[in-house]
Amino acid sequence: MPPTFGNWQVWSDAPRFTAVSFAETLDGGQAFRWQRKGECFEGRWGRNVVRLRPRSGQVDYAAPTGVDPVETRLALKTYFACGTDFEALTDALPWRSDPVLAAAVHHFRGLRILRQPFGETLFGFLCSSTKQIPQIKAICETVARELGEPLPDGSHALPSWSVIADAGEAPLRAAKLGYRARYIYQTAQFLAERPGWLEATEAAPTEEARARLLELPGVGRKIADCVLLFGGGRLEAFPIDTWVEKILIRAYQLEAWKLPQLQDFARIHFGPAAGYAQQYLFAAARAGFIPS
DNA sequence: GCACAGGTAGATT
DNA sequence: AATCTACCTGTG
Repeated sequence: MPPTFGNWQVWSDAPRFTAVSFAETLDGGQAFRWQRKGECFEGRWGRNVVRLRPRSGQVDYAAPTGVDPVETRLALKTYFACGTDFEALTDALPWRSDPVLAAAVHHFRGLRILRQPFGETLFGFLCSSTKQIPQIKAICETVARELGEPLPDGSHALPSWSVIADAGEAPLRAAKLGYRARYIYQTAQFLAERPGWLEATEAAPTEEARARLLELPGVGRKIADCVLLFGGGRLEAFPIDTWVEKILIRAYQLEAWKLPQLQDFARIHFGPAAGYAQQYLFAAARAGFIPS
């Protein structure tokens, strides 16, 4: 039995993470296919499999045996949105006048927004409604194992939407998706009837892309914004879930405000990278920094 | 046993 | 146009 992964390589232009921001970026609810293995993380997206190991201000990576590490490094560059200057974006957030955001930014400095495959992001967040992150991850593993193509290390990719459309609702129910199974299957059918629709959605301006995503069964404002933010690189998209709603209401004293008003507040207060601010706040709330 | 969990859609007021 | 409620399943 040969080793599953090749040698560790230095990821020379890796983002500058702290241990905290590294773990929070991969395992903080943006993505659902990363597993912590001692000091390192093992993750999957598209056809890619990689192990990452944070080391004092840099990151090492290992590709599966038989996979060219150069190819893996290119995939990492896209996945971690290395063309985006998150340090500059952080500096431009209103932390100077916002002590709540300042505390979150201080603790999670180096946090990034991932650029995941658009279709997979849609799948992940269709699984997510009133589920906890460990359950969402377990569901993704089951669906990948049952319907997805094998990957170089013997694990499986998430299935394409056309495979889900052909497989029907039953395997989704079997994966414990519950009522979400119908939404996912209906979305798969919707996409199967419209070749190129998802790609056109990803390429559209944010408002139009959001309106298109809202046509999908099971996709409301929150899921649409998660797909735009974590899969479409739209840093202005500001998903409001139960956590973020509580933060905004409690920490910013917006007691009587409803969701559409909170959306307006976020856009105006946090600016063009509001979604990035949202991820700092979400992380801080989950870590117990912000009273909720 | 029961409330609650990264919501959404359809019914009811 | 707000505000309930059903929808599945796992966990504490």
